[in-house]
Amino acid sequence: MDQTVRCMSKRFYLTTAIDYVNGQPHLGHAYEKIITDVMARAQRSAGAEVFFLTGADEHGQKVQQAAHAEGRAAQEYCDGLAATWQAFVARLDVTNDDYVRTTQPRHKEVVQAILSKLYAEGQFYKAPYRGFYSTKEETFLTEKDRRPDGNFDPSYGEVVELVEENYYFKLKDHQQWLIDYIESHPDFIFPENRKNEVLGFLKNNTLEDLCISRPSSRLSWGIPLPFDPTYVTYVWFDALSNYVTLPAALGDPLLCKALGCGAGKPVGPELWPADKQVIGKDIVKFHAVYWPIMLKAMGVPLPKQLVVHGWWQKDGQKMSKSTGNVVDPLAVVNEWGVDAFRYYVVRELAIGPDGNWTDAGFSARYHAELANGLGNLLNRSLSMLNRYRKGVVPQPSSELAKDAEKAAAESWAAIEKNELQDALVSIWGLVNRANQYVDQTAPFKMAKDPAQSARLDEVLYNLAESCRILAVLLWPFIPGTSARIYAQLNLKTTPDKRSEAQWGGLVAGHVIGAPEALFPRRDQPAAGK
RNA sequence: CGCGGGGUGGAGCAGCCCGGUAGCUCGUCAGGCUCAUAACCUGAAGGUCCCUGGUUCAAAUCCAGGCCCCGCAACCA
Repeated sequence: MDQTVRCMSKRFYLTTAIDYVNGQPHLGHAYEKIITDVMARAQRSAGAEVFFLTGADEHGQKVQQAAHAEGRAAQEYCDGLAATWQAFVARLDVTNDDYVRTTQPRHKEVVQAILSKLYAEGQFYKAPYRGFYSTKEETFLTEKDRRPDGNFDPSYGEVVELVEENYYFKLKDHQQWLIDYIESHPDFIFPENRKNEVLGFLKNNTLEDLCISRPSSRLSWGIPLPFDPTYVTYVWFDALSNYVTLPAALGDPLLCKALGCGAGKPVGPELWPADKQVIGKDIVKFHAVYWPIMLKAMGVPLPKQLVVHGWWQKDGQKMSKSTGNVVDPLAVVNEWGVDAFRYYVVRELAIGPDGNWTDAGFSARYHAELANGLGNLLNRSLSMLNRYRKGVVPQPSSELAKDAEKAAAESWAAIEKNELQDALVSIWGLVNRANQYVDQTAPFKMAKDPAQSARLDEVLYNLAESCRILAVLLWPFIPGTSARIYAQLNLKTTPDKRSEAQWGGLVAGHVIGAPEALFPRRDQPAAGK
């Protein structure tokens, strides 16, 4: 059956990092979700079956303490936060296919299966750890926590030297293998400078084995080790696993077989290995070192690519809650619209370098590129078609077809190379070309001369069709705007298929709708001034 | 010798890996147009590409040295 065939084909699987719930959503979270969403939508638009996963990281000391401080059960506390985070993702028009939470049974079961397997295969060993422990903060302190005078800050309270037994994962054994893997898979870490950074780290340091447990006597909010219930799983081991636990829980055949966790369950979609795992530069080490070694030990292939993005600054300064130097994504979305926000963060910054958010820059791009460029093009094109032809689409003409094809080809090629910023630049090549075309052909002059009626038809067709194609090309980036363009063209379908970017989609005789400003200008003087 | 990013016309950036007319956006100035969201189009001015030295026929680009700026406790992508 068709259904079976569809289920059996490997899907394009993308992930973001999962968010630690014990914090507020900010610009960085929004950025990561949006760039991943653009990639996901672009793949779907090209006809791929996509699975896009994001989620929440809910275990750990801080959550346990915060819940306790509010006098609430940890799970109840997390449920409230997770709802906030999911609403945040939805507000950004992000099309994740599922949302994994590390407190869900489906996640925990697979984590335990992984732990059992690795334990049985001798990947873990138990060893004592000696260190300085703050009973007040309930955490071990490191040498970095010492003040210059050698003492620990009084805020840590009483500090005692403590010996604690824990389980360790043998990372060392796999160090050379990982170096070889990264060197033989040059696309594994994107962009290249991050790859070089990881290689430099691996070649100049000896990996310490990773502690993967915490005694439940001091941290209960975690996943118990299946082979020793007096411990819970270290949060990073727990969190990283999400990328495979969710597919495994859904019945991914490769993972179920490797982890031995799918017995008796129906076979689900083929997701693993992930095609792209999008993360921030701060957690490269976890994803480019610990995570590949975990997978290797599990006997599971590595993701095809880690896409590492940079951080945002605000006005050239680090964003910081304490100084109030922050950008609230929801406030911007509420004021300017979700598409203006999506557009800005993708257009302003290539994936990799750090970026700088300025309100002036945001406003400048909004007005120059969205309002005056794209919005005005649609408005003038549709206005003239309505005014001179009563909104009836003339016979097709292909004067701008090559420009449209160029924008389509270039933008797609850029997206496949993770160059989303360049894709938008290519698309704006068509916006600018079409605006120039209006000026060069001057349809508003032809309209006054009946002898040029046939030529006017051609020009009006080229403009309307260019607008339609722009809607298709922009779908991954600003889907709401794409849909509005289609609505103004009075098209009943959704511009969510790249195949619709083929020139000639508008047919003669079709009647378009009324133009309406896509992005109203905001810099007008106040009324009465 | 801690690690990393960066210093390019007024502002913000690309180019540097794979040396050879220094490109983009905004701003400024001048012209054009009037379909359109006072939007659009064309042109112009404006740069010791941080400094010094080296390699080369040729360096923003490669090499060496130096100066300056920004991140690297925590929240956190």
